[in-house]
Amino acid sequence: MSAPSCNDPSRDRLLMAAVEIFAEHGFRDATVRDICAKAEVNPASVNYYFGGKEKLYAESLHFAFAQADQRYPLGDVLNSNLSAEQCLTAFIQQFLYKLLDDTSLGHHSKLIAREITDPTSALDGIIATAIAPQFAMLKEVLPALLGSGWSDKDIYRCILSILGQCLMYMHSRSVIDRVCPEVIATPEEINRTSEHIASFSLAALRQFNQEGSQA
Amino acid sequence: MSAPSCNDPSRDRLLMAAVEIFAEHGFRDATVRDICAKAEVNPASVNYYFGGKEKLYAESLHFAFAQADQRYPLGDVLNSNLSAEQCLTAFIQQFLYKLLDDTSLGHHSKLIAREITDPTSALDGIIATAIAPQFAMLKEVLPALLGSGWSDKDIYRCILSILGQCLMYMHSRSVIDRVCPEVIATPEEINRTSEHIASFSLAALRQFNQEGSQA
Amino acid sequence: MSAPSCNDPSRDRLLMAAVEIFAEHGFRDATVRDICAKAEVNPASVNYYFGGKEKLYAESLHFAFAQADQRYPLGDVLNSNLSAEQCLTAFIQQFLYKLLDDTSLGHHSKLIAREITDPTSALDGIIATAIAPQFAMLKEVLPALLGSGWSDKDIYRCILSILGQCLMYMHSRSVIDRVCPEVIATPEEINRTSEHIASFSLAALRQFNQEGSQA
Amino acid sequence: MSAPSCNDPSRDRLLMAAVEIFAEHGFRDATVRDICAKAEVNPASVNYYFGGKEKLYAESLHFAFAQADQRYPLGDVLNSNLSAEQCLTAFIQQFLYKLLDDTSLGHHSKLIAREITDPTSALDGIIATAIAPQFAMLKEVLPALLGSGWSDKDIYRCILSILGQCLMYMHSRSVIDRVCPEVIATPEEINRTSEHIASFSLAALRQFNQEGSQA
DNA sequence: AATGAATGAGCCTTCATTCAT
DNA sequence: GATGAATGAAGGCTCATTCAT
Repeated sequence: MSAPSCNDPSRDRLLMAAVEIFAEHGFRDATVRDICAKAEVNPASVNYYFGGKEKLYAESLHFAFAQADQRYPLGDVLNSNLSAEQCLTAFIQQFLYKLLDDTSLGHHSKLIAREITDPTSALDGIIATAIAPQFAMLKEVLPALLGSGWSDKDIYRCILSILGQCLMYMHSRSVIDRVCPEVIATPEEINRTSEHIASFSLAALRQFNQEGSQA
Repeated sequence: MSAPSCNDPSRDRLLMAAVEIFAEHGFRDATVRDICAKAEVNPASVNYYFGGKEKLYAESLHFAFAQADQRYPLGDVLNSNLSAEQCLTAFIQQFLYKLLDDTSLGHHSKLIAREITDPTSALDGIIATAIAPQFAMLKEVLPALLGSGWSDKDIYRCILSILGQCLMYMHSRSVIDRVCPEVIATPEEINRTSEHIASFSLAALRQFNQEGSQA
Repeated sequence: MSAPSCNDPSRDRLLMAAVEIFAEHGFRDATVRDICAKAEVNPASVNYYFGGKEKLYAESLHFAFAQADQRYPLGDVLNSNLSAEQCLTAFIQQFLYKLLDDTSLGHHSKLIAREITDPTSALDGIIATAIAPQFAMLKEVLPALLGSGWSDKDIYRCILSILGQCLMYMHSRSVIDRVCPEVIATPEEINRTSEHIASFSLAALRQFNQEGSQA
Repeated sequence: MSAPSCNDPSRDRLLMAAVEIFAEHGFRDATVRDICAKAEVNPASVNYYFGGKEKLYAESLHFAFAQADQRYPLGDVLNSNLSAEQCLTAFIQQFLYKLLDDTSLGHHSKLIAREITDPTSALDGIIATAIAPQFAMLKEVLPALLGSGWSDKDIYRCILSILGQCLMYMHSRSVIDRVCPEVIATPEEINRTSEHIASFSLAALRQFNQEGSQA
């Protein structure tokens, strides 16, 4: 499990090619031949550098997450002096960009969507390093919006409501493309989408705050 | 494309085995031999009854949706004399049951999640017969909750917010199981979840209604 | 080994379909399903009536030869009061018609060509009943044209020279169609072809007769 | 389409085994497994070296023709200072050797006979490289023997008469073996056969020349 | 007698992996 | 260290055949 970007150019090319091919075809349908062809390396390189297709897949997953986190770091949201509402709004926007930005990050979101839908042993590592921190952050921010008296389970459900709205655009993009393609067609639409999700969620949270916990 | 439950016992066993194996391993990783072994039929039966692995997969998908629709019919929600709020609440509950009820429906939700994440040519048929009607129904119900002045695109986003919260529990179950398993562990928890999503969504919609369209 | 045309209509249809399909695709590439479909009978009929694909093939071969001999009987040539030259000319014409007449006999010639190129156990029977008599007839006619002093082997070579010219148009039709299609294109061309072969052969035999045996 | 005899021993063994097995069983009945077993290579080698059974078959055909042309080159007949009669005689002998020499060329003649009787897409290539040149050569030689006044079609028929006599011994060998095996039994007999065909053909052509064109 | 459903052996091909260089 | 040739296991599918009716 070496660093995503070491000094070996062949290894790096292999990794980037793997992210793309795995994202496009899935783990099983992707062939090491195709990956090596795209990376312009020998077909035996996968075993040489990574020790097998599966290992390469796990590394690709970490590489994709690391790339995404580097481009859209969570710290930007946390380290700023924002109100809770602004913080949540900023998080949603950044999270959505991370999920939907296909241009600068390659098709990493498809890769992640696949892994979540059809987890491998690599998922645990991904959750620990990339997903759990996001949950933790929201778990810190939400009480300020919800007021007191809410159980952890209540807060988790709210987190899932927020994340679910965002992930909808990634996991179910195939359905959206077919049923209402206008909401996802252009990259600029991402901003509108994040505004909607922020408004929707803040509206709900505010009302929850006023009504108080029903538990 | 015969009826999901015809009089042919071998065909039916094959279909049910296929739903299970495809759900567990995905289309590519599932082998015809395994499916036939589970159904206790001849390895050539898949070609005999369905004309190939791909055709069997498409039928399995339709079968899974048909089974779910039969157990939790959409008509129950529409044909009743309910207020818009009650109608949405009922829809959410039923939709969630349809997605999460693994006890009486087998592992069909994994099958559906896979197909949406990694669509095949069968998705179009599924959308037309099973998904589009649900969108249409929500598109009729929401205006009563949102008030006037909202564009179709606004309404679609609200629909996606609602469905996204529900689908979160299906698509990202692997993450939920690891990060906050308590919200999904027991079947009875499904009711609590649906209540949460209904409350969350209705709260947001009410506030949208009060604030009016910002377009 | 029943008569080619017995009273069972299913059996007859099967036989005729088999001749056509076997002729078109060869023994191995022809499927019993296709044959049964063309004959509009049950797929199990081949085994029921003939006891297997191979047996059906053997019967088809006999059927095709019988059909050809019925349409162009050898007796017509022998029983007439013709000179040796006229007899040979008539034989060549009839033989060529038998080989090339695809219209009234179905594609039986292709079937025969295949069997000769790639003999099965059925060939011995075919030779005994259909081919040997033709050799015998020529063996009787040729001495009148060649004069005396020729060994059996010499006569056989002349027979083979005559038959070879005729069979060229059957066995190598694929080549003729590509290299010089004009000599085989129309049915009327068959007459010209038979005239050529008769002239060519008689010219050679006459000269052989003048020169005498060189053995 | 690499050279018939390159430096790869496995590839060459595979090709020679393929010629033999395809000749013996035909394209469809020959199994890749059998070919690989005979060549003592891995069952996957056919796809590795040739890209599939069909491609291997096409290469085998070219290989067989190339082998035959190398052993009995057409150039030997053309480049020599022979009279037209000697030229035709030499051609017939060489052609016949090419067709019947099973001792030094393997069973390639059966392979060729099959392909001509039951052509695949490979035939066009074979005709262009191996068969058309022979036609062209005869088309140049025959006018010197026939005299003037003959149409192309007349000349083609004479060519077919000559080739037909030769090919008889290849295509119909199964019949000859059963009806008059003495004319083909021994390799030395090939010389006698070629002398017969040359005599027969030259006699006919001479007479045609004297009589003149009847067109 | 005659059928239609069902079978199982076998084929070609793909692909991740390894081994000698 | 890194490669390219070669492997063998396994998968989907076809098809002649059989069995219960």
